[in-house]
Amino acid sequence: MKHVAADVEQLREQFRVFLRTKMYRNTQERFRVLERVAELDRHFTADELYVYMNTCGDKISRATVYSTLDLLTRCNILVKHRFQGDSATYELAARKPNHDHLICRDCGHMIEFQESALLALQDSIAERYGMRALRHSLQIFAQCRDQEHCTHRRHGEDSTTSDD
Amino acid sequence: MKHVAADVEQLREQFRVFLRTKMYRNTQERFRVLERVAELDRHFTADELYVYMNTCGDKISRATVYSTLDLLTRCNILVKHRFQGDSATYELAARKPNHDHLICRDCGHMIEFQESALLALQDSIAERYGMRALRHSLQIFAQCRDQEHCTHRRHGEDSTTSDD
DNA sequence: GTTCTTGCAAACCCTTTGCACGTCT
DNA sequence: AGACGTGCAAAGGGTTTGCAAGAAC
Repeated sequence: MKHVAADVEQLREQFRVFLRTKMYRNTQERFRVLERVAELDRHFTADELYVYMNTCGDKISRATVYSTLDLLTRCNILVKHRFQGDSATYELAARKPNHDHLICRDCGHMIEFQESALLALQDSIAERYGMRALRHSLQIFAQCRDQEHCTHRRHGEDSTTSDD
Repeated sequence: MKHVAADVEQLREQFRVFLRTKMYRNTQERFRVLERVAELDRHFTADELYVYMNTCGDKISRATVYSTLDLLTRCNILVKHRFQGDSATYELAARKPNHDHLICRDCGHMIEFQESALLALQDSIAERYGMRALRHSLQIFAQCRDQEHCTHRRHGEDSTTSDD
């Protein structure tokens, strides 16, 4: 599932154009973050990336990681999610286009799904209010029908406090 | 748009049953929070409620506000959202059932919409993965077609850092 | 050489927690 | 009386910021 070199070069170019347009500088740190991020075929948090990079030999500060993740999100290379109550998670926008998330209320397991009908729906809803849809974020909270497969069940929780 | 007394009494009963079931106590503070919350026909944050109550003459601590909002969410009287990067917002679940949010990327204006097709869609998607849908959260990020009406435009921002 | 970026640690915001006191049962 | 809830302030976790040193232009 690793991305091939061509993809990374394309992302580098996209980032270069963005930085040039915004008059931001081409620093080694920014491109090193892009490099590592492109290797991750999954959701990750800023801190996970910080730890990962410093383990891989890329010495970099938390401040730079956060700031670069913000740049990468602003130029659409990354998508930022804010599931549950914890920290923000990021993922490559090109990883799996237009997918949404189905989350088990009991074990927290997350399934990524693609549903083409949602694109048409987001457009028609925005249209209804005189707007032009750019993107959407949908999470469906559900329960495993087969409770046996729900291994990480939480203690005696009720309806759940999890949120958008 | 204020809720009538009957609604509030129903909520009180719902809360009473929940507390009894869970062996939690019926305290004045908890019911005072419910009272105030029932007056608000909009989204609010924990801190807004804290300030509001202490302005209205209800002396109450932040800790109690947070803890009671959690109880009210757990018994489905409130729904908790986590839009953007800021703090969590709450609203009465009975206020406007099954609505989702259309958010202007430029001015942040939020439109609440109801789209019945989403219920069927959430169910069919969950079904596809052997799960039973409980609820969903959808935000559509869009742009005003008529930029004139977009009064609170942000400075030179790009694609946006806002998230789920 | 000037301006922007980095790194560090401290500050920040929202939320949770520890503890002593008060309240519910 | 005993257990639980409240209030306060302090701690906590994730993220941002101020400032001096360093890199980009």
